[in-house]
Amino acid sequence: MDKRDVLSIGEIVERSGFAASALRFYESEGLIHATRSGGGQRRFERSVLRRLAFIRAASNVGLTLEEIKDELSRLPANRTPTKADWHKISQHWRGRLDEQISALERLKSGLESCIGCGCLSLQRCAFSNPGDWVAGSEKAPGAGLLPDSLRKPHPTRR
Amino acid sequence: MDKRDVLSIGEIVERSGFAASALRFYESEGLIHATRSGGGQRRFERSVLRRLAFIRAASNVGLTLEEIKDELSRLPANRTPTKADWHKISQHWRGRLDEQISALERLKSGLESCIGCGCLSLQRCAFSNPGDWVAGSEKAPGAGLLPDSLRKPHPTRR
DNA sequence: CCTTGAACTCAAGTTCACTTTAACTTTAAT
DNA sequence: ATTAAAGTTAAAGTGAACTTGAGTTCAAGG
Repeated sequence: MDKRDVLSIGEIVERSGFAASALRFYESEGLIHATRSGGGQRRFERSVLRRLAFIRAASNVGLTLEEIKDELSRLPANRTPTKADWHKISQHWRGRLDEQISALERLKSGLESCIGCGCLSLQRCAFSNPGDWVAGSEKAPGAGLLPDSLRKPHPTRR
Repeated sequence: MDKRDVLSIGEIVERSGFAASALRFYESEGLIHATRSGGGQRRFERSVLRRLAFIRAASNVGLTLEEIKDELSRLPANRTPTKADWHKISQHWRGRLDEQISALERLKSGLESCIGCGCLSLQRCAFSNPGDWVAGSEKAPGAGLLPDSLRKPHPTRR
């Protein structure tokens, strides 16, 4: 009944900090949804602000838009998401966060014992040896050190 | 005097895990150096393995190749780098690591208090509000939450 | 000598996450 | 009614970090 429960793109820009172009892009990619005014302009529900907050946070943690889209697709399409809905989703990528933190901590202690000592050996140093590509062995000895999200970060800085 | 102190690109591929194309790219960008055989094939010194280890580690931490190149340019051009040389360099981007870790930890605690509660408010939630773009205020209240390196990660995954 | 596999070059292509541009149209305020 | 600000589209552009492709040459073994 409140007449201000739809927002123009400009208002979303203001409140979310995303550029209008990014919002249009997200809509085209299906990450957010908009209805249209008589003249064809986008009208957003307030709930997209929460989605956008999630998008920002998730992308800060290193998820790709594809992944974020997958996560968001778990939200109910018809009803407004509840706390519980969001909670469930955030649980899902929380592991990622923990992974990243501990990966960085391993990196840090590796830094102390390894770069610190000047060795930085490719064959033996777990720190610079995060993958499964180590010479001569099928399964790398130091494998799994870094989660994929850290093995290769992703796109353009703005 | 050891006759095996130069390595072919294939040997470097094996020992470093980088694709040959990446190695050629890095050479063209000046991140690593190679001499040439009589027939024009690349011959790498063993020390490039260490450089490559550094490149991988640094890029895992989110440095761009440009930045990595800058760091590497601090290494002595003429003599083989010593422990001390590497140590000095690693010090320089260690702060980055600490920054990233604490940013992720702030994110995590934000996650607990904020997504956990279902609010995820764009205006008030420091977690999803890492920037300086908050509506209505010149200087954001929750500014500086994330270092640039986490605000926007960078390029293509492989 | 001949073959095979590894390496070469150079331009063009790819992916991601957007942004920019150009040419209009809609909306809101005066 | 006018007009400036805000919005629209499709398509092209950007930058980082590589990869791919096509066609050629090198190096080592038989």
